Amino acid sequence: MGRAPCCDKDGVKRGAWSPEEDQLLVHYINNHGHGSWRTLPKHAGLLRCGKSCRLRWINYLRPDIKRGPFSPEEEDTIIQLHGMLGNKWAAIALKLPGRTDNEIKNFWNTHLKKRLLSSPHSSWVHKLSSKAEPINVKSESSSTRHMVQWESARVEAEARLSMESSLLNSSSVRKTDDSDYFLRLWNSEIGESFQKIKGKDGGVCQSPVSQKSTPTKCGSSSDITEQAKNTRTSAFANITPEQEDSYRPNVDDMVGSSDSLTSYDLIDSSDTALELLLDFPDGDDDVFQY
DNA sequence: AACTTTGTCAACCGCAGGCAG
DNA sequence: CCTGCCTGCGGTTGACAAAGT
Repeated sequence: MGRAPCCDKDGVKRGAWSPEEDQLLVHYINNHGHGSWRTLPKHAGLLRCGKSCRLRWINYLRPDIKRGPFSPEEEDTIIQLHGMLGNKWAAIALKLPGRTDNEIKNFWNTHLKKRLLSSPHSSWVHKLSSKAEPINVKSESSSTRHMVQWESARVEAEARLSMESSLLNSSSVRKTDDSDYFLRLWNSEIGESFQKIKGKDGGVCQSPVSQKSTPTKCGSSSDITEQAKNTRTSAFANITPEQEDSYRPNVDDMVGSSDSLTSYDLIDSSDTALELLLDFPDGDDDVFQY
């Protein structure tokens, strides 16, 4: 069958973008939108491939890009989400408005990963995060399965955060109580949202993914969404309502789950946790009923 | 001052999935 | 259902800068 190359490599400029190219791209997208990335370079008068234009726009030229170093809160969020999702940079980026997947990926690889690997428990982390761990939850009910999956992801996150905590303490970068560090994180943002759900009357909500196809909204979901949004410090402070809309479903994503389970069956916590977050059980499961 | 090593990050590459015809 | 195209994602590379010798 064969695949057409994304662009003709001959006559296509590569490497760093010049200010003039940036200007052309921004000007074109501001006036016309990006439309088809493949045809954009031609229309914009750029000697670049569409893929390169898309990357440049998404990672650098987009108006809502947040510049500057990552805040401690953002670091916490990245560590927390990476613990649950693994290398799902795009998914993690959705929780960090203004940050790109590329930026987060770079930050993880150059900063956070090193910190974790320098921990004496690194081998343990590696084992925990290994994708080779089998999933053995087939026989469980749907709700139990989700709970087991979630708990496993949570345990992994706890392990990572635990080490992060001790490392930070030892290096005096941040003053954090060892035993409280995970709880502090867990009690903030996402964790807080979970707690609020737990405190609710056991209403179950349709997954945000499902909501895409069926616009019917679950009332409690909206409430939870609002609560979850309120827990975010300044995440939505400097973005437009449109941009916020694009992130909102992901806030919903984060709140539909549970905690407190004692089964520590190991699973592939990256993919399954993502699934869990993005497609939490609908009315069949009573996971929120305690 | 010159050279080497290390760190950072923008950009590229290839693959997978979604979608339209 | 099949095929081909397009987009998005994650891993990797390479250029540049900073730090070290």
